[in-house]
Amino acid sequence: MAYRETVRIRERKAAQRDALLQAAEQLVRAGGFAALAIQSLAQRAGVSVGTVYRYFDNKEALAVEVFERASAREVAAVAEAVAESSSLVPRIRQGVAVFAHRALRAPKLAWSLIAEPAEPGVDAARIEYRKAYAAVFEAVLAEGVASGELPEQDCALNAAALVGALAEALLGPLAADADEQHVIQHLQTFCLRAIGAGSQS
Amino acid sequence: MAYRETVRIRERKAAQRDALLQAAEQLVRAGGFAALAIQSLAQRAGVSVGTVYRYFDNKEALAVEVFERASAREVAAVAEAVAESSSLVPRIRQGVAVFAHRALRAPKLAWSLIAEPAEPGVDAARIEYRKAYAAVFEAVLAEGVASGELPEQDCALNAAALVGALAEALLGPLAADADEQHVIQHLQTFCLRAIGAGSQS
DNA sequence: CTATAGGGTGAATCATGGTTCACTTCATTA
DNA sequence: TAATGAAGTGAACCATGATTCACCCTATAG
Repeated sequence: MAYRETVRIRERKAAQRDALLQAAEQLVRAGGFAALAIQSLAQRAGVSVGTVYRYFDNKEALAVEVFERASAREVAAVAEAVAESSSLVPRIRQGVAVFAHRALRAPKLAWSLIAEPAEPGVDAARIEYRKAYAAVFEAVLAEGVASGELPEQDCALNAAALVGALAEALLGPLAADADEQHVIQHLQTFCLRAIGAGSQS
Repeated sequence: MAYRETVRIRERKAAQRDALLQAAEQLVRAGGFAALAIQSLAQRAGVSVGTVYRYFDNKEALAVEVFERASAREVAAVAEAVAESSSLVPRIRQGVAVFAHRALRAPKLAWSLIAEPAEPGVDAARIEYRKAYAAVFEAVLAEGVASGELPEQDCALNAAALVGALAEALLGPLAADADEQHVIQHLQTFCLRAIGAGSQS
């Protein structure tokens, strides 16, 4: 034989794949998954349509990978924020603040991750994503209940409700204008009250 | 001339139009707006594709009308429930209960109304719908704040958060199984606490 | 009975966007 | 340099689903 994959090539391929994923995410950030068309992606990445298919089996596989990359980053950010402190109230405050901050910075992306329907594979990934998000809050709630800081409650249900409240308040039709600090403060209060930690600072 | 629209015909047309809208809503109830295809609609209504276009300019106009009919009914139901009582806590309880009950009865429809993206026209209508929903709650909150039953708060923001919490808890990936009474009870508590009416029964 | 306005039809057409594949170009090694 | 395996290309193809339109059929009024 007279050819074998060399390191240089392998690296170039990895870089190309990464560039495609990044370009795809930019498209999603700008217009949601609806804006993720193979043609647009190819154009933005400066390659041909066929090349995209050399790196991804089909559009769904690509979309799923874009989704998972982005959502992993988001959940990690919130989980990290929640882990920063060890007492209940600041943990919730931090979690809310980070969630809100990131959602307001990249609303289209946040909406795409949390709400926009897409290929079945992406929708499946979204379910995992939401569960992961809710799980972060649920863990905090469960600890609070166990320690007696919070009243008895259905932690899973309330965690989901918290995520929904944040999503709607931040991404819904009524979000738009308001000042970030104002929104964050009020949402923190809302969430703390909702779980029964309202009177504690 | 030798022809003019007669009453009988006018009525038949109105009935046909209505039948089409009903058939369309059934499709949406079963599979969301994604399942609302002209061919399927024509088949279900027992007419030809062309006939659909005799009654609606295009798919978007049809979809918007389906949306508005259904959403008006939903908002009216909740608004009515909220109006039944005159004191704060039962109003919220009623609103939550009716919202939850209806959402659990027809989850696909509820999801389509609140979250599923569709044609731009439908999305615009959805914004109005969500605002209308939030407005129902916002009015109750504002009264509560005015009467001193509730602490100061950003009523618009909190109303949106309430709608989001309900939607996510009821329609999100974590909803599924739980018993309706259980869910309603916990959501009532969650919502009342969130707005600062937690200690009142 | 006849002319006519308009409802009803559905195969053909159009639009969009994913997917393929025969071909070209590039990198590697004998 | 020649042979080879793989990356890159993009026009052609295909699937889906909205929309059109030339043609019927029916109800009405003279």
